[in-house]
Amino acid sequence: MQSFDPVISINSGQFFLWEKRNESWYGTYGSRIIKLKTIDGSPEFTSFPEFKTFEKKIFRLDDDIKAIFAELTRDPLVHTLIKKYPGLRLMRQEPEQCLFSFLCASNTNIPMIRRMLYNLTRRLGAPMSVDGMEFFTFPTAAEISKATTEQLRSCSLGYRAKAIKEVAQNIAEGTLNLESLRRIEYREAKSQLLQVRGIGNKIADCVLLFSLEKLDAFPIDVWISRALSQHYSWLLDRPLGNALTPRQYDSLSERMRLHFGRYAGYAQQYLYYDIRQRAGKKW
DNA sequence: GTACAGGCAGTAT
DNA sequence: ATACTGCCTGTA
Repeated sequence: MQSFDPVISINSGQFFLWEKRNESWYGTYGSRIIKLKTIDGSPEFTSFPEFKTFEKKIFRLDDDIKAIFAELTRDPLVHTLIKKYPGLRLMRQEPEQCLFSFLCASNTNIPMIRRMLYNLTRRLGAPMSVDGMEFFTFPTAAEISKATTEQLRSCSLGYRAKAIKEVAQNIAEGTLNLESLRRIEYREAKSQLLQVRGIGNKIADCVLLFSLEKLDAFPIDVWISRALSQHYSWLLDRPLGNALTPRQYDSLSERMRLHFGRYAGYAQQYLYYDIRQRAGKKW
């Protein structure tokens, strides 16, 4: 099996805060700035402050990718997609940043999400100098909770500002403890997330999959919904409409989790990347 | 001008 | 249990 390609993974729409400067990629990962430089085709990783072998953590190189592929290739389409995009991997995000990222993602598009998050880092994050350039860390929940709704709105968050502030307060007060969700199973972790106002099915599943080790989570956004209509109509009892009601979301996500098994979320990433590629989406 | 873009909560039916 | 609605902002 071919090795992963970090550049494809960071450009696959799962991780928003990356930018290319002087032939290197720089990303905001919580309180750190991470860097990827490709030298003669082989990647070199550094982080500031140092964070030993961060690539292993972020690109999930600690996963047993052979076992994952063995499981996923039972599905013929995902099998072809794994061969078609050999460099693509699921990434592991920092939980708070991940949650705020997907809170920004409602009813908008990737360039806009990137702008919102970029503005948040510049207004509320801490500056850090790397390679003589200035970058900004991602603000903590405590910092976001202390910002006024107007400040948040001025980051182009729009109506999302209110929910984002409220979720940040929940975290700052300890009502919501993301780290504790790592240790419990998918269903229980999800039901805890759903109790927080502002977090619905889709955001909960994204946070669980991308940052809390729930590889069996299967988030369904409009793109995945399109992919399922195109390729898995045989698994659906009726055609998918424009929007899924919470209950429809739940039963569909559950069905796909059963179909793909314990690494369903990994399969979701290939479906997502493929349908966006075919739609000609760069971001 | 207006439709639409990686949702969610509140309210009405 | 489902349907409808409003919500910021920017681009096509």
